[in-house]
Amino acid sequence: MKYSKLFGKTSKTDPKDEVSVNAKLLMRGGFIRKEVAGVYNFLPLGLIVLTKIANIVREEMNNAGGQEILLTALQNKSNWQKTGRWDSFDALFKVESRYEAEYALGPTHEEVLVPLVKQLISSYKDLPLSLYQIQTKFRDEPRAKSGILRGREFLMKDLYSFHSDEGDFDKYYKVMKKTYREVFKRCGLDAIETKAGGGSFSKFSHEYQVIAEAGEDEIIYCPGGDFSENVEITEVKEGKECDLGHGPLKKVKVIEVGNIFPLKTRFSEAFDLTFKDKNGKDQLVVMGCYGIGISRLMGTIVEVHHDERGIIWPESVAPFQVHLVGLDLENPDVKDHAEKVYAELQKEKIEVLFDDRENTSAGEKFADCDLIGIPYRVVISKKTEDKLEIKKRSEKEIKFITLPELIKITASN
RNA sequence: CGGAGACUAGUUCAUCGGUAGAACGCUCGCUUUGGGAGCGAGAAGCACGGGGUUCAAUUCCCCGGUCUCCGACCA
Repeated sequence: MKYSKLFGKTSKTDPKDEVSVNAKLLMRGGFIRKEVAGVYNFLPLGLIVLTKIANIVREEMNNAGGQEILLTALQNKSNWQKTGRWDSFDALFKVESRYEAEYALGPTHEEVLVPLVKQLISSYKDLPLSLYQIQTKFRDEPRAKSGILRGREFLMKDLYSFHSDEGDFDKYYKVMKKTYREVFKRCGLDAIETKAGGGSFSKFSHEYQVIAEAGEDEIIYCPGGDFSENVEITEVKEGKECDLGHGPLKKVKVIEVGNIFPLKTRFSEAFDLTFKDKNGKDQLVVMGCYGIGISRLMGTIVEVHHDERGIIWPESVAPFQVHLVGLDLENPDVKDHAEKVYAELQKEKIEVLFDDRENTSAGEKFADCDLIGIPYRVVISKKTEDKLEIKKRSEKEIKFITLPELIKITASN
């Protein structure tokens, strides 16, 4: 990608009114633009990052046996009435058609998926079953806030599992715990598995919490990693000594990036989702639900990985691996060299953003590198001659290397 | 849904009763080139909408809208 053609501009000034780091940096860097409160457009850079995160999630869900589907955003009112949530789900968007039909705008998909599954499974042989989607969700939040951390429209992965009994569910719940830990690790986040309340469905759930000032939740946890509970439910106090000798428990603000919980038979009952067991008897299906806010995850990564100059993307989700900066491009030899390196990197399938702007100062280009946050900055100028100057976004050190060396360093990602 | 603040050029802001100004960005020319460069010229605004008060309203008052923040809420 050539910077001169990229749709989206960087900005020197912070957007008015925005306070959250993710909103400021993502807007200034040309990743997103706000449409209305809590609703954002994704520009090319932003969509690349969002897609990379979604693909990590997708891979891990597939590894855990999930099958990807795509459910509807416009949903059947009568199914929401059947579960009682047409009236009780506060954040439910309701839309009316010209013909006076009413629909729910999907905030979650039990009401769509359970009736669908009912049509297609009937035997214990069909279970267990694990289905997921990555889709835009709508929630009529009383207050959208903190950039893309809490929006009214957001991208979410929701997986639903279906089991013949509690024991089978428990086994899968453990698989998903491991899967979730892997997802967040791959996204460069240290997510703390936290015990939380189960809402109206069950006694407990597990949340994946990332320590950050911008967080809305609070947890009490052991830095040694063997205990964490949401303050909403915990009976343990901050400062209590960890039973395993890891020192005092801490209370911190956190962002909830994922949540897994047992649904038991709450929705199976509502829609009479049953299967025939080995004895030919009808049994209710036991369900679990597992969510990850993809766009919130993107915002969380920015909240955690940035400095005063801009974003520092983990390599796994960075929009490009290499930010190739051409200086002195008015000089034909330098320009020729830069274009060749750009072509060569593309040939090697290394993701590269080439700042090919002429008559733009070095300072402006470097400032853009720091703001956008691509892992490797590679400079070609009349000073670098036939070498390449490389600097990692996360480090200060500058090195001079050759093109084959650059390819070797970046191709492994 | 309560409370507070804001709304003027693409963006960030100034003007605070007398029909609008800067910086950045953008266009053109020249000059520059290692941390958001310099000079010159130019384009760009129904001052969120609607009512009042006034000879005169972007400015004061009222109603509405939108955005942000603080709370409440968050299956």
